[in-house]
Amino acid sequence: MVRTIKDIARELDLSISTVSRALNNNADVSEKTRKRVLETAKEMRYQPNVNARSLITKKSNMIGLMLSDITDPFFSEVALGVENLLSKEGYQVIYGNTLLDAEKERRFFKSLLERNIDGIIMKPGKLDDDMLDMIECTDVPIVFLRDVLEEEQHLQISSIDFDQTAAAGSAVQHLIDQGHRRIGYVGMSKQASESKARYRGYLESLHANDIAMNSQYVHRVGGSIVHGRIGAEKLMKQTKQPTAIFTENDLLAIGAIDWLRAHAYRVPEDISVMGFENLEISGLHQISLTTVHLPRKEIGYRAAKLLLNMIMAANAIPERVVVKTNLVIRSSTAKPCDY
Amino acid sequence: MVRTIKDIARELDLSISTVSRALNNNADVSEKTRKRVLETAKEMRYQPNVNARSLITKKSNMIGLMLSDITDPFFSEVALGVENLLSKEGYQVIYGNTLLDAEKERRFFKSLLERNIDGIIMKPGKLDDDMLDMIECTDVPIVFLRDVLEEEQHLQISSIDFDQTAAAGSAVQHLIDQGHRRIGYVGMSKQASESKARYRGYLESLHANDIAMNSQYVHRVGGSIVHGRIGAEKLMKQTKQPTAIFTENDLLAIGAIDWLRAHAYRVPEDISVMGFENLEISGLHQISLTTVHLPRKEIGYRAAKLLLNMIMAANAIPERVVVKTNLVIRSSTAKPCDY
DNA sequence: CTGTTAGCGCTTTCAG
DNA sequence: CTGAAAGCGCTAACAG
Repeated sequence: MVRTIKDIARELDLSISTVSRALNNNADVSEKTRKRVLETAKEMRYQPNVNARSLITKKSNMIGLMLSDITDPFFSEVALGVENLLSKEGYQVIYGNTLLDAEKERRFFKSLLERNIDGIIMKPGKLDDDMLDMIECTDVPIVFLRDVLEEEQHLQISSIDFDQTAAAGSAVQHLIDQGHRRIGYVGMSKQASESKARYRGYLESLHANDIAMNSQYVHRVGGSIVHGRIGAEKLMKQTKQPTAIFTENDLLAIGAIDWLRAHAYRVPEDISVMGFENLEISGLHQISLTTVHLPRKEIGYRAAKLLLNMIMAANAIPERVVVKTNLVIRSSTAKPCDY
Repeated sequence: MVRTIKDIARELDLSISTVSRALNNNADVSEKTRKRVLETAKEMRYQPNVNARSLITKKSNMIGLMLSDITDPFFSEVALGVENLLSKEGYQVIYGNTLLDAEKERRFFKSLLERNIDGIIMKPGKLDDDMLDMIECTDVPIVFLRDVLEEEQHLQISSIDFDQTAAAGSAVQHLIDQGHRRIGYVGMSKQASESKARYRGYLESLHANDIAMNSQYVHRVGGSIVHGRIGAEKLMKQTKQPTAIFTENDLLAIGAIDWLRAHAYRVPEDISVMGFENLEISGLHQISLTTVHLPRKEIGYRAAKLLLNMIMAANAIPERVVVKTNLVIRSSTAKPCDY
C-alpha cells in the first residue's frame, strides 16, 4: 500500500499544498503543522513519488553512465568514482554497458533522454549520424570519457581523457631508448577509439626514431589475457622475432608474458614487454610489469565534477580536460640481449 | 527544446489522445493518422516522457542494483550480467555502491523506492531494523545476492548465492587432505556476511578433522592484494608457522604469494596457498592459484531472471537459489614439506 | 500561515 | 476511428 500526500492531507484535514510544504521544509508552515505532518508521514510510511516531482521541477536527479564494459577494471573504477561523488550530491546513476555495439549505444542513450535525465557521462564509440544528431539536439549536459573527435568539435560537450597517443608514444619511446628496434604491437579491436590513438603513438615513436613500421609486428586480437597469449604467439612465430612487445593494456601484457615464460622465453632478458594501464596486479613480484599509469580514480571523479559544473551553470562553456599519465618502470623491460 | 504530444496534436490538429494512441501502436487509429503522427513526431524530434507515463502506468521500467563495490571483480561481472539481461527486457538499471556502509545502504534503498522502481537486486549487509522494516513494507520485488538470514526468513524476497560455508569448507578440506594441519586464515573485514560464512566453513573443516583452531592463525585484514601481503606477513611471523594459508578471496591469495616469494618462501614447496573466487588472472602461469570457482556470470544472469519472474507473476513464491561452486586445483598447493 | 487552483506530460475511460 | 475529460502525485503561483 503506497500513500500519497493526499492521504496525509485527508488524515490531518489539511490541504495537500500545506502537506507538500511541510514535507519540503518550506518556511511558510507553522512548526506545529510541520511536526504533525512529519509524524503522520512517518506513521503512514509515506514515500514521496520522485517521478511526479520531476514532472514539475524538470529535474530528475538521475544521471546516465554509459560505458563499454563494467568488468573492465578501468571503467569499474571510473564508475565507482562517478557514483560516489554524484550520490553525495543527491543524484542516482543509471548505468549501461554498450559492449561497443552501436545499436545498444543508441538505444541506451535514447532511453536516458526519455527519462528526463539531468546529465550523461559516456564513453561512446564512433558516433553515427543518429547519435550525433541526438547529442546535438538535446540540451542535457554531456561529458565524454574520451577525446572529442574532429566531427564532434561543434557539440556542446565536456570531455576528459588522457593523451592516449602521447602516453603510448612515450611507452614505445622508452623501449627504443633501451635499444629496441624491433617492437611488436598487440592491440584490441580496431573499433575502440583508444586503440587507434595508442597505435598512432606507437607509429609516431617509431617514425621519430627512423624505425620502419613492419606490419608483421602488429596484431589486433582482443583485450584480455587470453588475447595477450595469442598476440605473443603470433609475434614469436616470425622468423625475425621482435625484441620487445608493446601492448594496448596490462591484461594483454600479462597474457603475453605468460605465454612467453611458458615457452621458455625469459622476460625481460630475451624479450621486453611493456603494458599500458597499471592495474593493481601489475605491481606484483611475479609480474612486475613496466607500464603506463592511468589515473582511473581521478578520471571518474573529475568526470562527475565536470558534469556537475555543466548542470549547475546553465550554459557553462564545455571543458576539455586532459589528465596526466606516467611511465612506471618495473622489470618486464630491459635492454635487448644483442645490444 | 523538448516537444510533447501536445505539440504534435496542435501541429496536426488532432487530440492528444489520438496522438498518444498512434504513438503507442494502439489498434484504434487509422493507418493514415498513425503515419502522419509518427512522421511529425520524428520531424519534431519528439521524445516521450517516461516519467509522466510511469505516473499513470505505475511501472517505471527501472530496477535498482545495490552492491558493495563495483570494482570488485565478482560484482562487476554480476552487474554486467544483470544489466545485459534486463536491458533486453526494456529495463534500465540504477546502480549504487554501499561500500558496506549501512547509512549509504539505507539511503540508496530508500531513494530506489521513491523512484517507483520495479524491482531491486541487492547485496545488503546486516539489515538493521530500519531496513528490515522498509523491505517488509514495500511490495517491490527484491532479490538478495546473498543468503537469507534467520531474521529475514519472513521477508517476501528471492535470493541467490552459492553455499559459502560449504565452498570454503571444501577448500580447507582439500588442504587437510594433502596433509596440512597448521592452516592459516586471511580474511576480509568482519562486517561482510560472506566473510562470516567462509570462516565458518574453515572452522567446520578443522573441527571435522580434529584440528584445534588456533586464533594466531586467523587474521582479518581486508580484501585486496596489499592485505594479502599483510596477512601472509602476520602468519609467518609466528614461531610455529602454518604450512598452508586459506584466503577469503583470490586477491588476498595473490598478495600472500607475492609476499611469500619476495621473502624467499617457495610456494607450494614451503607453504601452500589456497584462494577463493577464481579470477581470470589466477590461472596465469606465474600465479597458478588453487582456488574455488564461483560462477559469477551465472549468478548475475539468474539474479536478473529471478527478479523478472517476481515482476511478471504478481505474487510469485520467492525462490532461494543456491548455485554450485567447484575446486580448481592448480599449483599453489601441495603436500606440506614435513609430510 | 493555509487553501485553492492550475498544470507538469501522459494514459485511459467514456462518449460520440 | 476520434475527442473530451479525468487524473496519476506532486509543486507553485496566487489569494486570503
